[in-house]
Amino acid sequence: MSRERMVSAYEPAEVEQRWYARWLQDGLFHAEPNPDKKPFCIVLPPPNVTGALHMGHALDHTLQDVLVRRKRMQGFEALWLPGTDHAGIGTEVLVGRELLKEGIDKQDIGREAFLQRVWEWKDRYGDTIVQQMKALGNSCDWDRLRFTMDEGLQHAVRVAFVRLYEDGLIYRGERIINWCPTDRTALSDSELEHRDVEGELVTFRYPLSDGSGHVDVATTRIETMLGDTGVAVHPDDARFREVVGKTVRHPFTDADLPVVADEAVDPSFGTGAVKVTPAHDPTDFEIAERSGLPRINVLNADGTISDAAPEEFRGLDRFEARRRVKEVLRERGQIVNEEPYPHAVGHCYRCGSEVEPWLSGKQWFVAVERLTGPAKDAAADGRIRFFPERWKGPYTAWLENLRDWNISRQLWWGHRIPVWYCPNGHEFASVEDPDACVECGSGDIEQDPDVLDTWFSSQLWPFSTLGWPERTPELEYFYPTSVLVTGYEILYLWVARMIMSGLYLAEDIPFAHVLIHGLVRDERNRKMSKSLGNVIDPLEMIDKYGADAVRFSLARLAGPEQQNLPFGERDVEAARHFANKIWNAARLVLGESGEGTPQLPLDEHRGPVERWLLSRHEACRAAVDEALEDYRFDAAAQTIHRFIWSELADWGLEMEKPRLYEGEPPERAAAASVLAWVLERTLRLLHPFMPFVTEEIWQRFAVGGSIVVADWPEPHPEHRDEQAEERFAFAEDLVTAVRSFRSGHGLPPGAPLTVRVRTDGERRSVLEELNEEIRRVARIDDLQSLDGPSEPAGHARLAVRDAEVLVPLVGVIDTDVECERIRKRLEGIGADAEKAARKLDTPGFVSKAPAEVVEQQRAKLASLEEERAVLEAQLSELGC
RNA sequence: GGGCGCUUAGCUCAGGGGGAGAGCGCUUCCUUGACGCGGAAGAGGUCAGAGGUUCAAAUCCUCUAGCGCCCACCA
Repeated sequence: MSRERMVSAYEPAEVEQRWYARWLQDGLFHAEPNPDKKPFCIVLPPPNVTGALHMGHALDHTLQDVLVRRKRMQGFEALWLPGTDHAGIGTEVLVGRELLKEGIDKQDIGREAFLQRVWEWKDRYGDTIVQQMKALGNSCDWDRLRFTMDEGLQHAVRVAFVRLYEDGLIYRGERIINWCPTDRTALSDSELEHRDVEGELVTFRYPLSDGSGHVDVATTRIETMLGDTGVAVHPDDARFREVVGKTVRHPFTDADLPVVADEAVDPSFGTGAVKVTPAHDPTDFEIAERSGLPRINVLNADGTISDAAPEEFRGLDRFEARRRVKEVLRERGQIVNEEPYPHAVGHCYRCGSEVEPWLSGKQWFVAVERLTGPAKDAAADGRIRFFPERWKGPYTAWLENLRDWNISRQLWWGHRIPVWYCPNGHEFASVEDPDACVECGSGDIEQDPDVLDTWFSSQLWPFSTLGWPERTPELEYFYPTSVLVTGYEILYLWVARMIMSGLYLAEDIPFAHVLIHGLVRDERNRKMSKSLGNVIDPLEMIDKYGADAVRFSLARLAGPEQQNLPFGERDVEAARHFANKIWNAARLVLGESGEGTPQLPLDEHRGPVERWLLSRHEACRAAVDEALEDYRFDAAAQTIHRFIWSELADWGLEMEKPRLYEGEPPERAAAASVLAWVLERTLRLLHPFMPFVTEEIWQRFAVGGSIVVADWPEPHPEHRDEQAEERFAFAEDLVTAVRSFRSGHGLPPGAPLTVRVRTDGERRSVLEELNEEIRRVARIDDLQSLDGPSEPAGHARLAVRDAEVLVPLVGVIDTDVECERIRKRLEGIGADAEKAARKLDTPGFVSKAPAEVVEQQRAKLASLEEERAVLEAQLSELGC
């Protein structure tokens, strides 16, 4: 492509579409087991099928793409395996709601018809997110796109279930589970969100049946007293010694409820006695088991009061019942105390409803006892590392306190539990759909109606997507995967379970590193939410500013320590400016260097600016590599940004212009090729972050192929050149001092300026070597070094790194301004010098501090004194 | 009730024992032959507070205050 077509503003839209299509066409993202290369694999945390890309995805995907693209360039066989999740509850609720809009209740059309609707829905919207991921530039291997309900994964889920079942790690049991009355399904402990609610602690009175007194109990859910079957106290509690063994009378049913003793009761809480509602509280359930109390389930699945309760309350919603029961008890004079009581209550992570601890009948559980130990060990012995490492503690603690995992859901959309029952009471699990009972041969078998928790299939993701349970070449080659990238909100829900199941079923860790990033928030650091109206749509940002800009602005925020990532449109805008900056720097460089593969000129042909630039570029490359090894995307992005903008463009290009425009042909060629060489390598460094603009420019070097599969820049430690950097820094400081002087006096940029510098030999040679460059960027007409102690009368004196810079004053400046400037500077010098002197005087400093530090302090003091002398001479000369 | 993290420029944050930094915002100047999606020069901070360790503390330790997050079956 010729440079005539490089117009001055970079327009991403067309470029991005063109290159993405091309990359797909050339199969650059496809990975295959390859014995000649080392594997690198990331499995994408599968977004929900019904979902649309939001900022959280955009961040998550950008980080993964940066890692994958870099590894691919480093010569790894890099696989980024994409897919989507069926998201049981979320999707079922969504489709159910759509049906309701058509006036259809899912119960009326039945399971099969409903599922058909969900599949239609999935087929219609299921690839929305895939299209959006492509717009972001994600380099996934789309040939390997998976879905948690596709055939292979259905099989994997069945095999996993049956193996766990046969090993005794999956069982069916009846106990209190978390019930969402809105979604009408059980939830695991991890699917609850604890939120504080303004509750009320109500104490009410149970009279003893024999009339000899009463027992007071406190509760926040007084409606559950409808299902009370006893009262419990601590066995050692002397206050209740007399009443244990007696009964209290239920005010509505007149039933006699035993007072029992149980260790689970905390005597110091409330009255020391607790009502026992076995069907609605896990602790009460256990107390009832121990004491043989009956269970009365007073709630229906939808959260209304059931027919097991006294008639006057039946059918009331649970919250309405809470008010009614209290009212009636109050009328009867049995309320002893009411007080506000803020406390944490579990809420459904999908719909936000208050979750009820409820006895729902038999549920399926995974026994975790044998799974948690190995999962803990994997983190403890470093086979799995967390970034940041502080997540290891919470992970371990979670495993230590883990209770059995309820995996059955009372839904239709999901993996049906592969267990069948026959009329003769047999129960068996099977990978294939059976025709008859395996025990008695009865053909009259029925499958369990429930489906599995979505996370049951998700936990298999790192290996099920690679072909497990078959020992496929992919599984052998890519498993364990390299790194899992996700937000901390699913650390327990998903990450920990992948580790447990991976170790048990696939017999190895699922991934070596877990990278946990923060949450994208709005620019004021508030959560993005529809109700706040502060949601930023990544697609809108891509349309407006380009995918590169979106990616870069996100990567720039993401360090492993950040929990919150404040993000605003202005960040994307800034990133677009950056893309434009690169584009224009490239226009300059390419315009001078021509096309073709850049070749570095021999060392002796490199000028001082080129040596400086090569040295700075190597420093940048090293810093980027180091940052990315530690997943410090923020540091890596900022390093490249600073190098390109401040070093390459602001100084490098500006200082090279004399050689480029007016140099002798060999110098010109040398300058142009160093610039091209540095630019080309910098594009490769930046490519994982901004794949499109880098490809578009990189193509003009006619290296051949695509930057997607170009080599990652190799180290060139020999380019580090401290002397060149030191010399350049002097030139930089000199330029800045002169510019500042000019600006401070309001001198027009074009005003002629003569500058004389009195300094040592090394710096004099810098003045000679970079004379033209310094004059150009500082707009100096005449720049020379000064010999001997000549009379500086009539000059302004600037101190630059121990050099004395003289600028003629005559008719040039405002004396008052200059005096003020000098006075201000002298104040600063005074303060600094005093500080340095005091430090040197402090007892112990010279003897205890490292010689280097002492020397540094002395040099600083000397330099300040020198500058002070220069400025004081100036001050008296000006007569102010 | 436990645990973790944060408090540095107007905003968002980096730094991590020896000269207070970046981006954005702000002020002033500049159509210099890549870029006004640009360039240059500036203003702006007792690094939350108190104590301690040290020759030296924004940095390490202790405590205090405020904020945030995670975990938890005290009804």
